[in-house]
Order: sequence, then C-alpha cells, then structure tokens
Amino acid sequence: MNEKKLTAAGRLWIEIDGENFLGSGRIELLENIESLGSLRQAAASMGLSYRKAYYAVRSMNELAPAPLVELRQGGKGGGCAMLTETGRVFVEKYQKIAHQFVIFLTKQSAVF
Amino acid sequence: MNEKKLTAAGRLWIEIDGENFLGSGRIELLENIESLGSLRQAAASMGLSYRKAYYAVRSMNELAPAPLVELRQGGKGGGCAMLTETGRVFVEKYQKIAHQFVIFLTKQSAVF
DNA sequence: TATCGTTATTCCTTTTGATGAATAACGCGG
DNA sequence: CCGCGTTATTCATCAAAAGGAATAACGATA
Repeated sequence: MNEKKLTAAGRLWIEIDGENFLGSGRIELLENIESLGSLRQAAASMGLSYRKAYYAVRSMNELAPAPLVELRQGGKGGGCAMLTETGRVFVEKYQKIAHQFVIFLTKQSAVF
Repeated sequence: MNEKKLTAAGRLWIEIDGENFLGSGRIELLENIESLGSLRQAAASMGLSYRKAYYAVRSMNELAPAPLVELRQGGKGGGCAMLTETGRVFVEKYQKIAHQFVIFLTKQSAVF
C-alpha cells in the first residue's frame, strides 16, 4: 500500500492525581538545572522563557510528594537552583519509561 | 514515597512522512462518519465544529495513500459522507495499536 | 424548476497562549 | 552599605488558535 513512510508516534508523561506532572520538556529542564545550577541559565539553554520555566518548577514542586528543585535567591552568585534527591529519582524513572516507549513505538511502526 | 496516585499517561498517533495523520480525535470522527453517514452530523455528535471536521477530513485524504472518506454534495439527503475501504483499514489498525498502548501504560504505571 | 439538507468556503470576532519588558526581593561579598 | 546576579512577580503586547455566522454550490427528487 506504501510509498510514504508511516510511523507510530506519541508523547509520554507522568500524572499525579490526573494532573500533568512530568513530560519530556520538564525533564529536560530538570537535567539542565542539574548541570547548570541556575534556573535562568537552564531556561535560556533550551530557549525557554524564565517565567515559563519558573512556573513549571513551581507546579512540579507543588504536585510532587516532595520538591524536585530547591531554589535559593540572593547570596553568592545571586542565587542558585538545585535538583533534590527526589528530583534525581524522578528524572531517572522518567528516562527509563521513556526508553521503553521508544521501543514500543518502533515495534508498533513495524505494523505498517 | 506515596500517598498520591502516580500514573504513566500519553498520546498516540500515526504520522505520514513526519506529519500528523491520525490521532484519537480523528479516529473518533471517522467512526462517527461511518455510523452516521454525514460529516455535519458526525461533527455535531462529538461537539466539533463542522469546519474543523471538514479540514481534518481534507488533511487526512491528502496525506493518505488513498482517501479515507468520500464526500458527496447535493443529491438525495443533500449529500453524504462515507468511509472508504482504506478508511476502515486505518481505523482498525489504529485501534489495535491504541489497545497495545493502553496495556503499555498500565504496565509502566506499575513502576510507581 | 423549486425544494431540501448537505458539502464547501469565507469572514469576523473572541479567546487563549506565548513573549518580552520592567521591577522588586534577596543575601553574600567586597 | 553598596553592587551583583539570581530568584520572584506583574503588566502589557502580540500571535495563533478557536468559534460562530453567513453564504454559495451541489444534485437527486418531486
């Protein structure tokens, strides 16, 4: 039936009580926070406005059983952003299921 | 770690040459077209504007290797909309991988 | 030829979302 | 006590999407 390339595609995220909690964008943000130590720089590094990044962190911290990111304002360097242990655990968990998802999609694409 | 309910959630669709082709909304529209025989009624039955439904059908028909929906204007009843054989095949295919996707998500949710 | 209910298309309004600018608050260090 | 760079927050503006209204086109039927 084909000449064109048919593929199964999708998006995956984690919900808490039915509310959006962690998707690929937020995970990328968390990773950048971990490596850069600054929310502003993390946002800039992925072409995200600071405000959007800030609200994302707030939403994550409120939804999670414990905060994923610790934000400090003032002090040395003006402030900092750090991933908590809970944050690191969730990043790792997401990466695992995201990897399984890639496998799933390639498997389903074989149907066509 | 829990009191709150963590679940893996997601969306699944089919792409053709990297472009969005069939998602759950369009599949629902196709099903309603099949059962009602009218694009206008199919759109109304799922709270969709006629225009949006019409453009969705146009997009699908252009992307697909063969049209999924046949539209006729004028004549008995004013016109009609019918699913083609190709359309029925794609609906069935989508439903199968969508079912697999549900299984996948429940499996991944067990991680939490 | 007039009727009818649908398909086909355009236009305008509303609404939602994204974006950037601007500014306050903070606390360590000089 | 002032400067610095960050976090924290509000405001206004612009773009994009959504929605509804209105109307033309169509062809079997009577």
